[in-house]
Amino acid sequence: MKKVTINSVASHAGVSKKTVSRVLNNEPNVSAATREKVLKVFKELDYTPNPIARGLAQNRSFIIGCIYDNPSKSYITRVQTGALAACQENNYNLLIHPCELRGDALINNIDQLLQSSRLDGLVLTPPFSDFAELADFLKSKNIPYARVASAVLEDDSISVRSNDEQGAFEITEHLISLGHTAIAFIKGHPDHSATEQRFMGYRRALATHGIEFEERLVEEGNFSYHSGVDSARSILDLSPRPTAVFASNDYMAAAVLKLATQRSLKVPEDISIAGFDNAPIARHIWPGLTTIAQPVEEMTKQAVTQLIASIVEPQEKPYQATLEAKLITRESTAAVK
Amino acid sequence: MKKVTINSVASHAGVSKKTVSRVLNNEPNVSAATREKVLKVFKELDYTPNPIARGLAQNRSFIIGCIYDNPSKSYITRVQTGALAACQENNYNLLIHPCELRGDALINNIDQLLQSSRLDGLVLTPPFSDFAELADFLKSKNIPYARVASAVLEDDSISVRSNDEQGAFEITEHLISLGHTAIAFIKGHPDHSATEQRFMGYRRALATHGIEFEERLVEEGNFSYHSGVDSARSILDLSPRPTAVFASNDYMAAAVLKLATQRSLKVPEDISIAGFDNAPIARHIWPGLTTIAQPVEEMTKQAVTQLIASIVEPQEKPYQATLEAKLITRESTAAVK
DNA sequence: TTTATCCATGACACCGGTGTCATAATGGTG
DNA sequence: CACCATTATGACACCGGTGTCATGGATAAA
Repeated sequence: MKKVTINSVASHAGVSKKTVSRVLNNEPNVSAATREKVLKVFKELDYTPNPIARGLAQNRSFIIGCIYDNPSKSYITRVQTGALAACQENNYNLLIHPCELRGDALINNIDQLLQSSRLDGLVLTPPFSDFAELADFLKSKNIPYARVASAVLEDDSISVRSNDEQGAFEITEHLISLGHTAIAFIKGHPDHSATEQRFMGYRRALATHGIEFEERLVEEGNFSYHSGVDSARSILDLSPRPTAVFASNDYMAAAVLKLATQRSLKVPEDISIAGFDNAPIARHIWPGLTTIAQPVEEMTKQAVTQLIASIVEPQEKPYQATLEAKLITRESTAAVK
Repeated sequence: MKKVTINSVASHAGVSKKTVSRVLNNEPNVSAATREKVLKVFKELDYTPNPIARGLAQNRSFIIGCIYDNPSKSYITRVQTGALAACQENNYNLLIHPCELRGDALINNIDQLLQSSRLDGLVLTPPFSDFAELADFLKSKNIPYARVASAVLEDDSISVRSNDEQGAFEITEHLISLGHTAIAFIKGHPDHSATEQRFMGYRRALATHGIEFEERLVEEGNFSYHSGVDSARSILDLSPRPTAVFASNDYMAAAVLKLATQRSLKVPEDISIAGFDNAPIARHIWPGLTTIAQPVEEMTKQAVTQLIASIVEPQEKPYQATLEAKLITRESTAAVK
């Protein structure tokens, strides 16, 4: 079985390879009859253009890279799902590149990646979507990129986010509406802009309802389950103990739940727990976690779609959007006793 | 800033591009002096070969595809981690391709994928690693592939697995040693060969210890959390109720735990629960799940390493290995009352 | 010293597409 | 009908590497 190339198609159709190329790319200036003839040969020979050859000629790879460093694996999975959906629609492929570096080492690593793969563009996910120096580097190299879930708005690039501040506000308000006033808060990783956003939403809700903010109720986490365990320990040791805990993501909330249960506290009777993200674990545990559902897949899909569009033809104004987050109430929150 | 290509290197070094190519690929028949000179120019010009051009010339893409359809996202994450490790060591990239199809549609989909990406090889993960027709198709197309975690041994291809049967045997024996004799079992997805393996291990342990196998204690699951909920319902409704449940993976075990807790059963006092895989959720919930740790990352890393080796130069005998699974005891299992 | 062998190197085609430009055919206008 | 603009098409170079083969000089064997 011989390989079917543009040359074999051309000779079968009795036209030049350039004409075949024109049909392939829907270029104008091909007569209807010729186009018809070539399309017929495509079918007969079951021809698919070689993306590598095309890439060489156009200096493109048809590959998008996805950069991440996130302790929440389920978040990454959702990011991938969204990115893949956009890629598949546009005949692009997705290359995944986990990366734990920061500063110069990060820049060098990404540089290396770009050298070795000739990626057409990058999707930056938190925390990389918030790094100005990385954005500057990519700009200097002229590599298109899109940022997902970043609160940094100054950078004039494609960006799709959800409203973390508002989500945090709503879930805090939900707790307040249940009568809670002593609401502990676990922060996320300081590198992520969402961390500050969620904290601000929490504080705004307290302020709106005339509840005094207390520093002692705030713990530093980093989005990992493990950090949640440490924070939970501190919080459950407080006296008086808060009646509710709002953790900046579901993994840390799950850690609070585990520790509380270990200590024979009943959730939500003795203490209410709220998370953020609506990760699978939020519904895999008992009681299920009240949380904020973020459209991670949709955010990423939009970001990648726009990224590819901007590769095909540079946009005048980069797409920027903020999607809605939504409160999901489950069994882990209840009225204060 | 001009692009640095093999031509600019050649003219700077005063040699032909072919000689540069020789140096690049560590080919013999280059004098030490020439090699030195070319290497120096590499440094000066900061040259990196263009993988696309190289791919065109050698009809290679330097990309491995990873095919999966698994309800367990954490399993996929681990597979990716292992595959990425192997790829990075060999300057390959990883393309991820989730796929929910079966039969002819599956074959067509993979065919399409191969047409459009010219992948150098595929890693098949469960359940695809068990599909003979897919393996046959890839053989006919002459596409190298490696299988991860498949119990199918007939196929003469690269395969790295862990001993599911033995793992299931050990964890069942662990329950028996705690005094349990009425041990319910939740099966996995029938498409996965691991499903049958784990079931066999369970039965072998019962037989070894003279415990009669009871059909009524077996439920059909499919590895998803949701299916675990359904199976758990049936099991907890049994009367007399079994004193232990062994679920074929941790997600289903977590579902049993959730339902049992909802029904105010105490785990492990009222009922012991065991899982399989050592997924993150096994330690994120309370009580932590007794389970079998499989070296998923390592399996995949070995598989991909061998796959790449076989692409570089065809092997006489495909690598096949079986790695050890290990019992992890946590709080979800205890002696029968 | 002559001949055969080996080594280092380069010229050139090739991989499978796309971009540029020339050219022939077609159509519209004065 | 002559002239110019437009459309359809192809020839050919090019993208940046690798494979094949020829060549000339160095080395070994006769």
